[in-house]
Order: sequence, then structure tokens, then C-alpha cells
Amino acid sequence: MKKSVIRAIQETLQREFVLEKPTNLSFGHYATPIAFSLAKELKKSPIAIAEEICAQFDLGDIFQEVTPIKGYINFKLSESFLDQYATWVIQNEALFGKDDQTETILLEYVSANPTGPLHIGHARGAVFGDALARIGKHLGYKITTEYYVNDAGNQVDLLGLSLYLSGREHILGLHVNWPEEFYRGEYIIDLAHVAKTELGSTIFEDEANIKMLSIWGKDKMLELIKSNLADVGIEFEQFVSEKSLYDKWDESFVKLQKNDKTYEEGAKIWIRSTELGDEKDRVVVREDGRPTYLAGDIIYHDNKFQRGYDRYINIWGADHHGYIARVKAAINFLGYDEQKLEVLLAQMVSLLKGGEPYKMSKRAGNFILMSDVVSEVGSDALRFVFLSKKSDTHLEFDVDVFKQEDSNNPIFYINYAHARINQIFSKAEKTLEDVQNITLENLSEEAHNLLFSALLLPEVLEDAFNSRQVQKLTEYLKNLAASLHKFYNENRVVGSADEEKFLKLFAVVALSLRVGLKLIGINAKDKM
RNA sequence: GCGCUCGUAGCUCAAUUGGAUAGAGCAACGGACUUCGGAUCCGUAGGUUGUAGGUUCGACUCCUUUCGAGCGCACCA
Repeated sequence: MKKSVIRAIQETLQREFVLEKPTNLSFGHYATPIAFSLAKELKKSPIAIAEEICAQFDLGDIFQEVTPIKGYINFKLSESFLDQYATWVIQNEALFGKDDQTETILLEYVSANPTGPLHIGHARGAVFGDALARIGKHLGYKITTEYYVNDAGNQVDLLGLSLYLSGREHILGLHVNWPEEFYRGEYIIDLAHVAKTELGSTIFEDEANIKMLSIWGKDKMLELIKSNLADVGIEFEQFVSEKSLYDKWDESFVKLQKNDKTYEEGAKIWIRSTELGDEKDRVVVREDGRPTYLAGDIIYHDNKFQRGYDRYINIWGADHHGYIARVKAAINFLGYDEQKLEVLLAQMVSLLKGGEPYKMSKRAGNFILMSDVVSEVGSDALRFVFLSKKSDTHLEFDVDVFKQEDSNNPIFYINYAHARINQIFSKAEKTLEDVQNITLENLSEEAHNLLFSALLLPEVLEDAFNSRQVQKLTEYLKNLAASLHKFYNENRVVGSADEEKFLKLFAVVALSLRVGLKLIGINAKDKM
């Protein structure tokens, strides 16, 4: 729709221009502020220029009106243009909003340590990444989703130790001297009981079993994480193990060395990340020869770039923001274009319960489990809340508010609009086939604008994806639902002279809601 | 102390990325059918966009100042 409009305007203007949406639909469906930028050049007032330009326009099939308002040029689309598009959309629902982008993208997200279940902070990145993937794929991008499993570092050993000690205390009933650092969540005790069942309680009798427990526990935790994700309908296409890449270190290291981006000092190997804006050079190999976490990420990104995608998107927790510079530097040092890597940050989520703040601490174990929240508010509500806010700003929400399934929750409002349309169709005893070929003409201003709004979805999707701001889509869906409810309250449909026209109009609205919801991982309800 | 992110209605958040009168929901108050399901709609009230400057036709958006918040500042991941 937008493309046709741009083309039509281009023909008359014969120059570059900015196309935007007017603040008020009563002005028009699209607008351009071009008269302002021409004012200086032509030495005339924007108002006069806008008037002259409008006079030049041939309305053609597309436009119903081209009007100047305070220097802005406003375009109103014709009913027949919108109607043709509406008919096509109804007949091709699966193609609505599809685009033919060709870029290949590797999207990495969640990548939480396999040492415990997902908590509410992970959920935000998870839901955001999933929505981005769904929208991007709809637009034609070749997106591969990937989860990086940190199965190589200390934290896995710590998991084994925690399981071992927990088993000794809770299963063998022995006194345990807990070290300063260990995983203390209740899931550790649960897991120790599983270990007892699967491996026998003798496993807790010998320290030599810690190593084995850590590997066993890591696999169990990964399974748990996968099931946490499955509960909200998220499935990854690929899992990449940090450990499995470790023997490629030499290969990556040689590249860095060849480019003279590493040096040895104090028996450690450092990378010259300050050259590209990092605060300090970083150690990549310790004195004892063990590579650091950064080394793991260097190998991983080397591996990613070898796979030859056009673009790489990583969604990280905001606490990793200081890490971006060094990873980008490393990518550059390996000889790749670091511009291809885009790091999106998912900010912290502060959870409230009855107004009381919850402080989350990953190690201490008093964090909120994602699965708990999902079972309280449901996958749909969780998704919608998280996707309604910009991912990179702090978000606060109270679980209690989303416990009740009422109008406080916007997802119910949207579903209600969808279900309402469904109801009207059955009340009118009509089907889509009955109305899809009805011609939409002589519509009221409100109907005309509602039709336009419903057909706007493709542009919203494009905008949401390109700016990586999924809240544009949720905002759109809320607004469209609101327009529908408003229209419903002001117009009688069943039995009216315009019944069939309105039904066709509503069908497009429902379709737009349905497709939009689907792209954020929610199935629209036909009945409430 | 340094760096990153941010500060918008009482609360939770938007604002077409520099455009028109800064908008929604919740909370408050007042209204609307003999329901195409009121799980809806309409209205009222609420703002010097933290503060102080600057850039230009035009600033919530960009630059500078200052105050405040969160997160980082490992040879942990």
C-alpha cells in the first residue's frame, strides 16, 4: 500500500520526499512535510508552496483528496483503492504483510547459563527474540535462531559441587560446610533428588563424583530450560556448545596473532581491544594456560562469521553492555566486518508483587522463576506485557495485576475485538465468502479510516522489524482493537443497510489482528 | 571516580526516529443500550517532557551543563 502511494507521489513531485502519518487521521492517511524543506530554496512560505503542490496533483485511482494544511501536504486514499486491497487480503490471508527480503540473519538470544531454570529477566529476551524472529521471517528474512550454551566454565563445576553438597545434606543427612559461592535455589535440592533416583544416593558419597554430577546436571538444566521455553512457545533451531568449540581456539588465535592484535605480558596473553575503543586490553589466556570467557566468545564469533550470514543479531542482558566493545573489537581483529553484528540489550525487569519489590539475584536463588510467572499469568499475557515496552528500557510490572483475567490486561481487550467480530458474523449468519466481493463505497469517514488502519499492518511490521522495536506492533494492535470497539458502539451492523459492507470491513480488521498477534506468538481467540 | 542506559500525567508505558494540538491503559470523577456479549463506548480532570542553556522554519528526540536512577567497570560467566 505504502509503496503504491510513494510511487504515485513521486510521479508528481519528481524528487525525494519524506512520507509520514498525519497525527490526526481526519487530515489524511499520509502526509509529507516537503514544503518546509523547500521553503528556504524557493524563498516562499511553506503554506504557499504546499498549496501550489496540491494543485498540481492528479488524483488518479489512488487518491480521493490531496489537501494542504498548515504547510503539510495530506493525502487521503480512495475507497476503491482500499477496497481492492481489502479483497486481495481476504483472499490471501497467508500473504498479508509478507515481503521478499533476502538477507540472511543469525539471531542469538537467551543463551542463559545451563545452571538453573530461566528467570523472569531471561523471559524478556526470550520473548523479544522470538517475536523478532517471527516478524522477520514473515518479511522474508532468512533467520536462524541460536542458543549459545555456556557449558565450559566454572559455573558448571559449581553446579556439580552444589548438587553434591545438597545431596549430602538433604539426602544423606550429613552436616555440610557450605562454601561462599554455590547455587542455592530450591531447584538444586529437587535436582539432587532426581540424581538420587537416576544415579543412586551413593553418588553423594565421594567427591570424585562432582565432575560427573556437573555434566549430568548441566544436561538436566538444559532440558529444563528447553521446557521453560516450550511453555511460552519458543523453540530454537540450533544449540551451540561453548565446550565443543574450544579446540578451535588455536585457529582463532593464529588469526589474531597474524594481525598483531595479541601480546604476551606477565605470562598471560592479552588482546589489544583498546585500539577499538575498549577501556582496557583484556586477558584471553590465563597464566595457567586456560582461556578466559572472552576467548570462548572470540571462537564463537569466529565460528559464526565463518558461517557467512549477512547479519548477526545478539540479544543480551543489559548487564553485559560493557562487553560489547571488546567482542566487536575481536571480530574486527579476526578480519570481519564488526558492523554486521548488532547487539540488542534487554533491560532488567523489576517484578512487583502486591506493590512489594522483588530483588532478583541469580546466584542466591531467590529470583522469580519464569515458569512461575507463566503459570500465574499465562504465556499470552507475559508475551504481551514484555513486548509492549521498548526492550532497552527498565520495565516494572506487578504480577498481581496480571493474575486476574480482566480488562487490565490488554491482551483480553484485543482478543475481545477479534471474538466480537466472529460473533457478529454468526449473528448475521454470514461467512467470509458472502461478503468478500462486496464493493466498499460511500463509507462514512469512520469506516473509511478503520479500513485504512486495518490495512496498515504490513507497514507496521516493516517498521517494527527495521527498528527492532516490537512495541510498535503491540501498540498498533491495541489501537486497531480500540478503533473496532469504538466503531462497534457507534454503528449497528446486523440488519442495517450497510451490513455486508461492515462485515467485510470487520473481516479485514479481524484478519489484521489475527496475523499481528500470531507474529508475537499469540493465537487470537474466536470465543472468549 | 570512569563508562553505558535512562528520566515524559498520581502509576505503568507510547510518541511515525527532527515534524502538526506530547498520546494510551490503570487509578479518580461524571455519563451511554429494553445489548449485533457493558469483558464495550463517550466525557471530565491530570504536563514548563528532571533542571539550565544551545542548534533551526520546528526539539521528548541532536549538542553542552547540572541533578537523580539502574547497570557495568574480572584473569566470573
